[in-house]
Amino acid sequence: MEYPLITLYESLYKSFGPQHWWPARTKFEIIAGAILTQQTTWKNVEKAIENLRKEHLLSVKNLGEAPLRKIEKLVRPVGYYRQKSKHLKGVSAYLLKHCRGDLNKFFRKETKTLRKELLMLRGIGKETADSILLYAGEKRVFVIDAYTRRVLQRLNLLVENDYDKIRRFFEKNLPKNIKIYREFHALLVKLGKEFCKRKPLCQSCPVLKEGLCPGKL
DNA sequence: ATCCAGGCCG
DNA sequence: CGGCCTGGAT
Repeated sequence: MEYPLITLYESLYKSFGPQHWWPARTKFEIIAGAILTQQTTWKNVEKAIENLRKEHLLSVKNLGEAPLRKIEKLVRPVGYYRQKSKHLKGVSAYLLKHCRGDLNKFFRKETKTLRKELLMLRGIGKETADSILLYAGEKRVFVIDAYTRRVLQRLNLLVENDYDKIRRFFEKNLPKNIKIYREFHALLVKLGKEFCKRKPLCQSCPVLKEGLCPGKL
């Protein structure tokens, strides 16, 4: 197979269809969601986002200036809520200071620059930074998460388990198209969540049926 | 009564 | 590496 990633993408899209990922109203909501969703389920994130929305805290300025205790109470359902509250507030305060909360202006910079900038903030690691760049910044970077690594490993496509190497592997072997990056990442999450779990459900897995995966052992 | 989820920090 | 933490599934 010459282009295993493209083949996989087409197979997943055929099986699952478009995922309509990251239904957020604003860029800031995507940033907040990206931090909140670390190591938890999206279901819990939705509760936290709605709590923040009710208190009108889904803006750079309001969240950056909100009392930490108040944020903590609202985002509790996501877990690690004290750390995440601190991170949310810190990131907001940073954005307020550096672009007055104007995210369009913030994202106007070069991708590489933005990535470094985001990675300096506490609470934003590589995956979160790339999620923010791809979904809020509309930058063409591929997001690597635990699901992606696991799927790749089982397909025998994981040569090195280094974040940036895996990312470049995707970026080199796919059409340079933001929409495809978004859709593919979302499809991998769907696959990981429903079939390629810790204990995989190979029997019913569409990727196995397509002959793209060797299956268990 | 565990186990795990769309990680990150020190 | 351990610690951070809630909610749902097993």
